[in-house]
Amino acid sequence: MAQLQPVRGTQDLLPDMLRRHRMVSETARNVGSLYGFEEIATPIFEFTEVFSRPIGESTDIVSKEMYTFPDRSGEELTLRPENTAGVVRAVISNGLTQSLPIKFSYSGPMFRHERPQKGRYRQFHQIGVELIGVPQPQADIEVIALGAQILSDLGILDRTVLELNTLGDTASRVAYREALVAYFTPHRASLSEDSQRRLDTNPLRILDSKDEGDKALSVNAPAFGDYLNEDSRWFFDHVTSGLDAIGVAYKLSPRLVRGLDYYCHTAFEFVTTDLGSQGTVMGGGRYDGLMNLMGGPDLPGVGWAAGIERLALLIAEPPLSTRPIALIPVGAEAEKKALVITQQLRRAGLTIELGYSGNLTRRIKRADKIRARIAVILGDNELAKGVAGVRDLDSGEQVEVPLAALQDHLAPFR
RNA sequence: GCGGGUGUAGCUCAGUUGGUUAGAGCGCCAGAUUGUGAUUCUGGAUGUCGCCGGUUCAAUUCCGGUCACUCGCCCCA
Repeated sequence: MAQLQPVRGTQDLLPDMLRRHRMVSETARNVGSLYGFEEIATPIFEFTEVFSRPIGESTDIVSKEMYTFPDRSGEELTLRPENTAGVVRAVISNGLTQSLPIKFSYSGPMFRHERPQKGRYRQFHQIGVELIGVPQPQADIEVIALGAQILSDLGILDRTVLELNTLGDTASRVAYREALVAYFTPHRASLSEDSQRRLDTNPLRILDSKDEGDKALSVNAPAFGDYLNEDSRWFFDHVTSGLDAIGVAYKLSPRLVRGLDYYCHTAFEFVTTDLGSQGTVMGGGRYDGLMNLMGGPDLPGVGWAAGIERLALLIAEPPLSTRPIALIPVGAEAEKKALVITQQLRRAGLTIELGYSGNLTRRIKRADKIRARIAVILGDNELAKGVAGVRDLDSGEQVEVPLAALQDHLAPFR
C-alpha cells in the first residue's frame, strides 16, 4: 500500500477535489471575461533565464525552489514557479505590444520545491490575471476589483481581508531600502538569524518579522511614509480612493511586502485566517519594470495570482453533476436493444448509465448508488409490448412508456 | 531549509505495560427477495500494524534511521 506514493508535494486530484478546482478556475475565467480579460496558456517550462532574471537571484524561489534541469539537448530549463514572467515573455515573443492594453487571465500548475504543508504543495495550481500597458492607477483598481469579485462569487470574500500597501516607485523604494539597511546594520548582531539574512536579501521583510527582538528593533525603524515621493503618494491615493468609490474594503498594511523583485507601487494580498499559516489566498501588485527588464518595451503592468488549492479548501461543496438515467436491460435480447437505445439517448444529450452485468435487483441497486434519477427497465415483458418501464427512483412510481416516445419522455431529466 | 507531532482494514480510529488467532464503526460483497433500489435482518472478505535496520527467546508495541503526512518557522499563492 505504501509502496506506490506520489512524489512528495504532489497529489492526485480525485473527482470531488477536482470539481472544486474547476469551480475556482471557471469562476475566475467567467468573471475575468466580464472585465475584458481573455484566457491564455503558456508553456509549463521555459528557459531558466525567463524566471531567474525577473524574479531575482536573491529570492528563495530562484535560489532554492525552482525545478531546474538541463534537457537532452543541454538547454537549461525550469518548470514555471509562477506565471507572470511566462505571460510577459509570451507577450514579447508574439509581438502583442502593438495594441494596448493587454488583458490576460490564466489557470494552471506551478512548481516550487518547498516543504509541503496544508495549502502548500510542490505542484500547485494558480489562477491569475495580468493587465499590461496601463500606467494609471485605474488599472490597479480594476485588477483588485476583479479579484474581489471572484472571491465574492466563490462565496468567500467575507472570510478574507484585503491588505494593501504601496512599495512606491523605484526611486522611493531604493531610498527606503537604503535607509533601512543603514538603520539595522549597526544592530545586525541583535537581529534574529532570519533577519540577518533578510538584511542582505530583502530588508523590508525585517519589519514583518515574528521574532520579538526584531519587533522591538523595528519600532524605531524609519517609516516608509517619509521616503515616498510625491508621485508615489499621488498614485497610491488614487488607488485607495478608487477602491473606496467602488466599495472594495481594504486594510492598510504598511508591512506588506512582495517577495519578487519586480514589484513596485501597489502591493496587495487577500488573506484568510482559516487556513493556518498559509493564509494568503490571492496576492499581487504592480510590476512596471518587468517587461523592460525582460527585453521588451518599457510597459507597465499589474496583476495577481491566487492559489487554487487554498481557494478550493475554502469554498462550499460545488453542486454535483447531472444525475444520470440508468438503463436496465433484462435478458440477452433486451441487452442488445439497450445498447442501441443508450446510444440514441446519449446523442440526444441525456446522461445514461448502462449497467454492465447482474440481474434486475443488482442493477437497480447500483442505479440507486450512482444517484440515478430514473431507471429505464427493459425486459422481455416490456419488449413484447414495445414499451419500457420508466421508474422514478425518488418517488418509486413506475409507468410504461412506448419505446418511440422514450426520448421525449426523458427529455425533462437531461 | 529548521523544529514539533503522527503513520494499524477503502475511510475514521481503538488496541497490544513486548507474547502465539490485531479490533470497532462506516464503507464494500453476498443472502433474505432467480422482474424491482434506498430501510431492516443475516452472513462474509480485506491488513506484509508506512519502510529498513537494531535490541530481544519473542517487536505492530522499545530504540535508530528513512519515507510520507501534519503543525509552527521560513517563504509564498
